[in-house]
Amino acid sequence: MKLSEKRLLNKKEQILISAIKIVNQKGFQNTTMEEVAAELLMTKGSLYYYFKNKEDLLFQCHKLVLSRAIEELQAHIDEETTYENRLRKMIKTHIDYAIEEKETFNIIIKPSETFSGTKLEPILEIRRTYAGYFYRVIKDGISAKEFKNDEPKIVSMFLLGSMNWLQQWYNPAGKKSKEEIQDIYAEYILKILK
Amino acid sequence: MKLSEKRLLNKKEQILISAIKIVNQKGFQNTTMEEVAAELLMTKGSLYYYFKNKEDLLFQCHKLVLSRAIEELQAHIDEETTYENRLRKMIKTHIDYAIEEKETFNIIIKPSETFSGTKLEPILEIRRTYAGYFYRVIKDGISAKEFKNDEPKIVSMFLLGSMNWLQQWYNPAGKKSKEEIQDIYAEYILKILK
Amino acid sequence: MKLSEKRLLNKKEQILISAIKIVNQKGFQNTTMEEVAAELLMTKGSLYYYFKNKEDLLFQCHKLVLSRAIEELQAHIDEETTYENRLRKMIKTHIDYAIEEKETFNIIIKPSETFSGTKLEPILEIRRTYAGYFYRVIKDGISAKEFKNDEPKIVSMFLLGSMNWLQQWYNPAGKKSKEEIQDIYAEYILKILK
Amino acid sequence: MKLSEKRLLNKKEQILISAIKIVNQKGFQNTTMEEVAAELLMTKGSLYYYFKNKEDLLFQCHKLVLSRAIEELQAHIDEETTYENRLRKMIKTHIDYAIEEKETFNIIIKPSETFSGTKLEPILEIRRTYAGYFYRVIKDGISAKEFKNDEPKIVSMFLLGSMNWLQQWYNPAGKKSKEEIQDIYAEYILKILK
DNA sequence: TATGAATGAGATTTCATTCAT
DNA sequence: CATGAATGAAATCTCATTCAT
Repeated sequence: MKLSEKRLLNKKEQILISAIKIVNQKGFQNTTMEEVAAELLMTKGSLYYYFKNKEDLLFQCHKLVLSRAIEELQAHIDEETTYENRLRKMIKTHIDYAIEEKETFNIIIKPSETFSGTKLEPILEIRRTYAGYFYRVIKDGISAKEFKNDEPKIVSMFLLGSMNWLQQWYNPAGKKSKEEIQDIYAEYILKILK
Repeated sequence: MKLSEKRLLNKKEQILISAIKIVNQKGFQNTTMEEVAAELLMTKGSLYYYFKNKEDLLFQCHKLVLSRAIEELQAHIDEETTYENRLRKMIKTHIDYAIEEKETFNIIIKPSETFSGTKLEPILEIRRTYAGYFYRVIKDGISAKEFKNDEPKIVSMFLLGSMNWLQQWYNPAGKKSKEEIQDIYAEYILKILK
Repeated sequence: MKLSEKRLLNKKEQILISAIKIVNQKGFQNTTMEEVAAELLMTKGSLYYYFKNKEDLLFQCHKLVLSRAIEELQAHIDEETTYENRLRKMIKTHIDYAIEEKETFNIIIKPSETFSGTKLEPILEIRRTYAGYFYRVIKDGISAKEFKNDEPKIVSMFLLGSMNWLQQWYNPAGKKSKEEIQDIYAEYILKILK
Repeated sequence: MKLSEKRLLNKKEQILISAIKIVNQKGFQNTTMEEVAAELLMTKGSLYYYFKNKEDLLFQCHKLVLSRAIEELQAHIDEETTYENRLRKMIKTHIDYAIEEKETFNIIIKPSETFSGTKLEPILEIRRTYAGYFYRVIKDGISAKEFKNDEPKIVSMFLLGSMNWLQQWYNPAGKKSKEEIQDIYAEYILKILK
C-alpha cells in the first residue's frame, strides 16, 4: 500500500471515530453531516471527499465498531481454555461495547431504519457474523459436552438480547458495577446451559 | 362526559390506531404526518386538531400500546395461581406484543432520540411501570419462596431484553412457532429463578 | 371535476407559465426552484406542493408548450384547403413558437440533457407526436398528388431542423421580418416538394 | 517555440480530446471536471494548470472541433471545381461532424447558457466564421450564375439548421445510411438553389 | 507539474407546522 | 371540524475552484 493510501485510510478512520462519537451522543437520525464535520473542524463538503454519502459514512461507522468487537471475540474463541471461560470473556467484551459504544454498536438493533436498499444486506450480514460467534461457542461447548442444551441458536439470541438491553437501564452510578453485571449475566446464561 | 367529547376520543383513538400501523411499518423517525393522514384519508392539517404536534402523536401511540399491554399484565398478576404461571402468561403477552406491534411497542429505541423535553419523562415513567410488573412478579415469587434469586431487578431486565430482541431475529416462517419460543423463554428464565 | 381540483389545476398552470418565462430567459439548467418561486412570490417549499420535483416541473412546462402548439397544428391540419395551405400555416405556427418560446419549446432539442430515466421517454414521445404532424401533412400531400417526394420523413425533419435553427440567428430587428421569413421557409420547402 | 511550450500544447490538446469525448457523451452542462480528469487518469486539480476554469476548457473544446471542421471546409472551398461540387463536399463534412462529434460540435445549444461574459463573444465569432463558409460558397455560386437565389444568408441558415437537427433523429441503424442522407440533403438544397 | 485535500457557495428536497376559509 | 395551501428551517449533496506540498 502506498503512503498516500495509508494516509487516506487514517483520515477516514479519524472521521469515523469522530462520527461514532457524535452518533453515540445524538443517535443516528439526529446526527447531521454538519455536526460530524464541525467536530473535526472540517466542512460538510470535505466529508463527501471521503464518503459517498451519509449512509455510507454511517455504514462504515457501524462496520468499524463491529469489526473491532469481532476481533476481540475471535481472540477469546481462539484461547485454549474451557468453553465456559471463552463465553465469559465474550460476554465481557460484548457488554463493554454495548455500554460504551451505545449507538454505533446499536445499529445492530434497527438497521432497517437507518439503512436502505444496498447497504442493508451487508449490515445484516455483519450482524449475523457477529451473532455467529456466540452461536459457535455455545454450539461447540455443547458438542464438547461442557454445556447442555438443544437450542444453541435460541440461547445465543436470548443472551444477545439481554445484553443489548443493558444500555436501556444500566446506570454506571448505580448499585452494581459493570463487572458485577458481567459476572451475573454469565452466571445466568450458564444456568441455562446446564 | 359529553357526547362531543366522546366522539373526539373515538376519533383520536382511530388516528392512533392508524398511526401505530404506520409506525410499525416504517419506524418512528421515518413516519411522516402525511403518511398517517393518508392512511386515514385525512389531510395533514386535520391531525393537528387532535394532537398538538408529531411528538404528541407518537407519544400517545406509544402510551396506548403500552397501556393495553399493561392491562393484560395486570390481569395475569391478579390471577390466583402460582407465580410461575403468572410469569409464564406475562411472558406470552409480552412476546405477543413485541412481535406483533414491533415499532410502537418497541421499547428498545432510545426514547431520548425520539422524545424531547416534556414528553421524555412521562415515557420513561410508563416504561418503568411496565417493567415494574415483571419485577413485581419475580420479587413476589421470591418472597413466596417459589423462586430463588437475589437480584430480581436484574433478572427482570435480563428477561425483558431477551424478549425485546426477538423482533430482530424471530421469523414467523422459521422452525419454531411463536408458542414454542414463548415456552422456551419461560423455561430459560425459570432456570435462572431456581 | 370539483371546484378545488379546478383551482389546483389553475394554480399549477400559473406556476408553469411563470416557470416557462424564467426558463426562456435563463435556460433550463440555470433556472433554480428558488427563482421560479420568487417570480410567483412563493417560497421554494410551496412549489413542491404542486410538483414532485424539479424535473417534474420542467417536464410539465415542456408538455404545456408543446400541447398548445399541437392544438394549433391540429387546427391547421383539419382545415379544408390545399395541403400547401395547411403546411404554410403549420410553418407559421412552428416558427412563432420557436422564436417566441425559445427555451421551453426547446427541450425539444436536447431532452436527454434535461431529463433522465422515466421522464425522458414521455418527452420523446410528445416530440414524436409533434413531428408527426409535419410528416402527416407532407405524406398526405404526396398521396393527394399535390406534393412530389419519396422521403416524407426526411423532408419533415429537414424542415423542422431549419426552423428550429432560427432561434440561433434570427434577429427581430434585422432586415427580414418574421412574416417574410415564414414565407421564405414555406417557399423553400415547397420547392423540395415539387 | 520552446520545447516546453510544445509539450504544454500537446498535453493541452490531449486533455481537450478527452474532454471532447466526455462532453459528446454527457453534454456540456453535465460534464464535470472530475470526469474529464478521470478519463485522463489525472486529478481535477491538474486540469487547472492547463485551463483557467471549466468555461475555458469547454470553450477550447468547442473551438478545437469547430476549427478542425473549418479547415476541411476551407479545403473544399479551395478546390477547383463547380460550386455545386464544393457545396456537396461541405455538406458531407458538416454532417459528419454533426453526427460524430455530436455535443462538442453542437451548434444547436444556446451558447449563452453555457458561456458567459468574455467567452461568449469569441464563441459567437467562431460560429459566424463557420457559417460564413456556407454563405460564401452559396453567394459565390450565385455570382457565378451556377445557383439562383436572392437570399444566400437565409439559404445557408436554412441548410445549417436542417443539418444540425440530424443529431436529433438520425439513427445509424436506420433505413438510410449516412451517405444517402448526405446526398439527399445536398439534393434538397440544390433544388432551392435552382 | 501534479496531486490530494479542503472549501464554500448554492441547489434540491423534506416535512412539521400554521392558518384562513 | 376539516382542508388546502403555504411556509421556512434544516438537511443532503454537488462541484468548481484553490492551494500547499
